[in-house]
Amino acid sequence: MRANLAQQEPASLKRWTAANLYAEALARREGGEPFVFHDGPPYANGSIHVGHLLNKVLKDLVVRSRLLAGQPCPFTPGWDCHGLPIEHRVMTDLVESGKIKRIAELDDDTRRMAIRKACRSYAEKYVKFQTRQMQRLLTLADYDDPYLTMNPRYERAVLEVFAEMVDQGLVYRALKPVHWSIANQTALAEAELEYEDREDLSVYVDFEADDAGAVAAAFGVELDRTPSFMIWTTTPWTLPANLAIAVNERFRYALVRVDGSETVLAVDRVEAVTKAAGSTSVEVLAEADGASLVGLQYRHPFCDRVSPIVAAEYVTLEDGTGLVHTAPGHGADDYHTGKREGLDIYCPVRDDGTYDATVPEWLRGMSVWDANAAVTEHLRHSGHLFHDHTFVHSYPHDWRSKTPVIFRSTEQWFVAVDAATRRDERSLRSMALDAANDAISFIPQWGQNRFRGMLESRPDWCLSRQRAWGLPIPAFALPDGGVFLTAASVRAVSQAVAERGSDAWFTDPPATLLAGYDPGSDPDAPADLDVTKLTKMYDIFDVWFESGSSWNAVMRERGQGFPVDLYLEGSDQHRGWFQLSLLPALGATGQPPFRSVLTHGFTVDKDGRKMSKSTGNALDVDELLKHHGADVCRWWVSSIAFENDIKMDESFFDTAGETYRKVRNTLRFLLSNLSDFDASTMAVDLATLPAVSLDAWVMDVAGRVQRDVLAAYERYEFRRANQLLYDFCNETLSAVYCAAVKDRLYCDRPDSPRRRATQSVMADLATRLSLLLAPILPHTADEAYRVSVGGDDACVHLEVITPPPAVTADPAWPKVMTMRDESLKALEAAKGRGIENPLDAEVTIPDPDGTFAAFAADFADLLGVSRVRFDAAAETPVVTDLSGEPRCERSWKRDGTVRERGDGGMLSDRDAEAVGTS
RNA sequence: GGGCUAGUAGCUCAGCUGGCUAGAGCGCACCCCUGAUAAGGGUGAGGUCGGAGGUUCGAGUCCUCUCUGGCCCA
Repeated sequence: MRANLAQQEPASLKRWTAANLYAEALARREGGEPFVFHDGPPYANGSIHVGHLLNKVLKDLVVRSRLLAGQPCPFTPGWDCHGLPIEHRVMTDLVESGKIKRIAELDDDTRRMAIRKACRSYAEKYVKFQTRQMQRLLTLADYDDPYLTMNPRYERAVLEVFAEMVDQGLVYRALKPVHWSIANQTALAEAELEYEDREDLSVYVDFEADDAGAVAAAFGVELDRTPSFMIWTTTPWTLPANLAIAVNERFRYALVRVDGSETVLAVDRVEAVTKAAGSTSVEVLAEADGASLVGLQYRHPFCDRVSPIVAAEYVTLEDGTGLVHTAPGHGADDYHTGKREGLDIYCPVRDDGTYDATVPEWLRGMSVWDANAAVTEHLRHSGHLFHDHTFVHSYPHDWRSKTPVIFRSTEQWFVAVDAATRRDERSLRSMALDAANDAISFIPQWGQNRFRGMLESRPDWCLSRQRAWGLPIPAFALPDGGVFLTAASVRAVSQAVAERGSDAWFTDPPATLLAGYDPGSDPDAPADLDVTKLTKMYDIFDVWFESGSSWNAVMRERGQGFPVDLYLEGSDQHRGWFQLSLLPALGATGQPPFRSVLTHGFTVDKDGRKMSKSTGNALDVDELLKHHGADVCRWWVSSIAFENDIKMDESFFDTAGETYRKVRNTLRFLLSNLSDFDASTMAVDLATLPAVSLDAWVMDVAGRVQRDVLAAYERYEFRRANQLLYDFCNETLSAVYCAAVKDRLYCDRPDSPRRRATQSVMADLATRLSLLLAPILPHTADEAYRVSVGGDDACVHLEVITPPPAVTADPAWPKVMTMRDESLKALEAAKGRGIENPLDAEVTIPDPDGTFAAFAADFADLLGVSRVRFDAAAETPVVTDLSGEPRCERSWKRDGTVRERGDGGMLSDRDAEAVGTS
């Protein structure tokens, strides 16, 4: 029997939608202990991929298993709508359609609005598209009212969080090197970078000393010629911004005569560097401590200036020369060194990646990528280039444009990670580490270490982006060039945004945006503020700040609870959404937003390689659903160890489909034998089942399985639940119980007490199994449940599981099952003697203490044989051939009572009674 | 290069704080059933636990190194 899931599931979906299942299911659990669960927003772009399938199904397993246990578990799905991926696509479309020309002619606000409008409709389109795909996975969520980060209500709540952080003194603006995308002309966050191999030029450059005598003195030698300091860099284009050379005070440096000229480099690097350059003569003239070099000066090889040698701990001997080229405008370490030494944070590179007018004539206007070669050639001609070679290294790229990024200092907004909060002087970093240590539980456990490590090393958060599609950072420029942004002004703007959305920033003048602002009651207001003299600034928020505020914009805004019980995402979100939700929540409220964090791994192909469109090893979700159906896909998800890499292959779904069908067939068997059974009038009280009966045994097992499955669900051990349910269907039911009770179901008089008792058990099992399977197989479980209880309005997802009936099986059952195994082996062996059909056999059961005789009523059925005997003297089960005895033509048994009956048939006593003959 | 993580029968996975001949399901082989039948049942053959070294009376299970992957970073 085929399940035809691809055809049948949409019908279930339609039925649930018509019945308003999401709301009804919650209403039915009113009063239960709520489970607070929060959806992390996928990006509203493109079709969902297998990662979404995995993530959304796991989340749905949580939602539905909580519902099963009677806990209301509201689940609001969300989408990340702002940001570069969409803006990038929209801009590309505008260029390709030629519309960009008309838009470019508009004034700034109007142009930005035109782009934003296109971005919004793009996001809306994909929210709808993905909603349908997620619903097709049979996930239960509030799809009628999702959260979208571009909605005014959401945006207002983000600004509230921001205002709180401003209030806490955590937000600042500074000139700082950031990852800069030239292609998109914006700063980028760590999460927006991806590392790819790139070939670059690596150069060793001699910087001439300014005072030869001072260098000679430092090394305690006499010199006729001016020596140089040799630096190494892989970014020649940053050399125009060189303002210092860093050495490590603890290292030894050598004054070396190489091929006739004198230069300085670390003692431990002399051999490697000169060898790499193929130098023919190398002579170490003297050595000195790094500390004695600090304070010496050198002349820039092509810019007219003299700069100092400074000390820095990060200088290592692993590569380079032990002297580090320092450009405070182009590197994080360089920036800190520059700050400490009072150097300029000098960045001669403009937004578009070309040099400004402060560099030498021959570089002005040149792209930094062209400059690598130009600078190198210039150095070669001027005699400053010691050595150069190309090499391949992993280099950060803009995740959207796939182009290499540069490090470039610009004015940006930051969240300070180490600054003291006004609340209690504690920094975000220390609060976050404490929370990770004590307050948050991690599933799997190792997530804690990983999370902590990432917190320890993270730099300040660069919040601003120079784009149009996002939530504006509500900052204003003052007439004197200063910047105006206070907690109160942000709150005032948030009012305007709540009413008109973030578009208001582009359509309204400052005075309107600040209509709710009262400088008089704002202690941070600049003196003599005149709102009519303000101009708007146009940075937008990093989208991570928006999604990182969802605990406020969704969970608090909608009254669903805070802190949240569980965040569940891929392990990449340790640095992403988890960390970037934790920081704003700690800043704004002092509390972590979640109590526990569950991560799953990434899907890889069957050989363990990452999946990507380019290598063609990615599976398509729509295809999987079409070929296998959602229930099979969900069955697969529930069967995997999700903590690490998840191997995925089309064939795994075939396998999942087979095990799924086993479960489905078991349910079908139970249900098909209940067609003449009406539980309301025929059911026997399960508490009265004899402890030695097979019925009592199966109910006892079912009770344990139920408890174990529910416990597994509660601990997110879906794999264990899947295993327990499968084993129960496959072993307990299909192989043992159903096989054993077939005879009574088919051959007993329909209303015999034995048959009705078994049907009572089967009815309970069918219903119970439907409920336990409901979180994993929403369609199949509901289909079975509806047959089981009857009625068009029935729906398994409305029901809460009840404790299993108190049925205790006889303690000797395990021994009986062991004896069954031994007997089956004996029967297998008997095949060699020609007894091929168990119904042709009798088994003599060794029963020294009379234990097994108590189970006489069901023992033969348990083995599938015609009859058993118990023998205190026997050692092992003995199979006897009964093929000489008459066979009941109705039940095919040779139980010793078979004889010709009044109607002429050969029947056993039981069968004769059942058909009413004698 | 760093942090975290994984590598157990053909496949998917169990094997807690080290201790009997390393388990399960699927698949496979052989057999039975033909009143769950594009079903059902039984029996059985497959691993020395990625590799090397070490600690220990004893290691898949602890340590070191190494190989091959994954995530995040540099």
